[in-house]
Amino acid sequence: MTSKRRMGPQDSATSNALLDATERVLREEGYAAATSRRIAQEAGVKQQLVYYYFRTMDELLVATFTRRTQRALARLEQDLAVDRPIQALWQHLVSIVDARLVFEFVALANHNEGIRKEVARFVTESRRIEAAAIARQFGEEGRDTGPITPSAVAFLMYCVSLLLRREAATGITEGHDDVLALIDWALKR
Amino acid sequence: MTSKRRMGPQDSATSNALLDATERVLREEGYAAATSRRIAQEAGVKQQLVYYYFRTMDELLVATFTRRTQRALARLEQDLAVDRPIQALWQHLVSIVDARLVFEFVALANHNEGIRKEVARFVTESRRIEAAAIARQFGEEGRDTGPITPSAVAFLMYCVSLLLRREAATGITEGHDDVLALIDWALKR
DNA sequence: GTCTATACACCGATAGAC
DNA sequence: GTCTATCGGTGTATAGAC
Repeated sequence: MTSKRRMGPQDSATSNALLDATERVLREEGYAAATSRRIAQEAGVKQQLVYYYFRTMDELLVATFTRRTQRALARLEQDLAVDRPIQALWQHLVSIVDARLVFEFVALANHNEGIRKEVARFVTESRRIEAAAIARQFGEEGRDTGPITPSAVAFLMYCVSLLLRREAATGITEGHDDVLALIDWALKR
Repeated sequence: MTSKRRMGPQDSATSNALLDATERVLREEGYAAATSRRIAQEAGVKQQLVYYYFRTMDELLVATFTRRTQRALARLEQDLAVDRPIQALWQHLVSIVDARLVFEFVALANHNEGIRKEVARFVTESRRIEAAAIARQFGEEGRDTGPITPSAVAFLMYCVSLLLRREAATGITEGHDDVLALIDWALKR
């Protein structure tokens, strides 16, 4: 039952332009707008060309996610290879992570099995890298942090940075100053 | 330029059935599936009837959000009117808030101005209620919490509970045990 | 209050020519 | 590698009968 359609190479200028276009449409207009026609228009090609490079729209969405997360993991490891990784992680989270795109993909994961698996894999992998970097700093400073484990800190930093940015973009500021002051205080410990 | 279509009452059995159906579709299938046909089918009525009760699909979406959040605010105030509101708030957050629906609405808020405003209003109002309840308990216990202000605690409890539930539903568990242990420890202070 | 009929645009996807 | 042509289905929304 497989289609007889010809398929193009996985890494070409046009296919990358389609992945770029998909990211832009997801971020600016949401996943409901991520249609083959809209994305093709955004990339400056004909709608049918999308199906030369990707078998289905689903495959294009998953490819967009994996390309971005592979780059993100490399960038994360690079950013954490410094003296004080905990402070570097906070900087990374608030300046590199795109909260709009994250929410779009997480909402997609609610009802798209392919995206769900990739999101789970990426978050798990990121958190391990982050926890390892935090553990390194805890070890060097040689203090007993009790229930404040590296994994718990990784989770907290991730979720606070994500929600802070998402809420700010939504026009919510209630409590943000207080949380930022608390983070600042905690990072100086 | 306004339409001459007749409109039905704002609060009837059928309009409420449509709001219920919209919630179910949003939760189970995502906002892209929240179409007039799909929602009408879910409510057991004809597609065109949606437009008797709601001017546009956008209006139906906003109405679904406001009905739910008005009920949620009432429930929140009720749940916090107890002896130890901080512990009660945590219970409320992990058992009442529907993380799937929250993410769907927040993703919608990314690119829907009507939803964005309502989300901002609701989160701000909730946080004020929560911070007031936390401040009450802090006051009774008469301790100096330093940078750990009521507003900061309200934000932290909200974002941790939301992400914990969302990640668990996505199949992510990395760091969850540690965070739950930390919360448990913090709630006992 | 609910029905039928209908408009018109857009959707994913395929086939085959150039 | 990109084009034209095309399919059946679904989207929002309106008008008017029952």
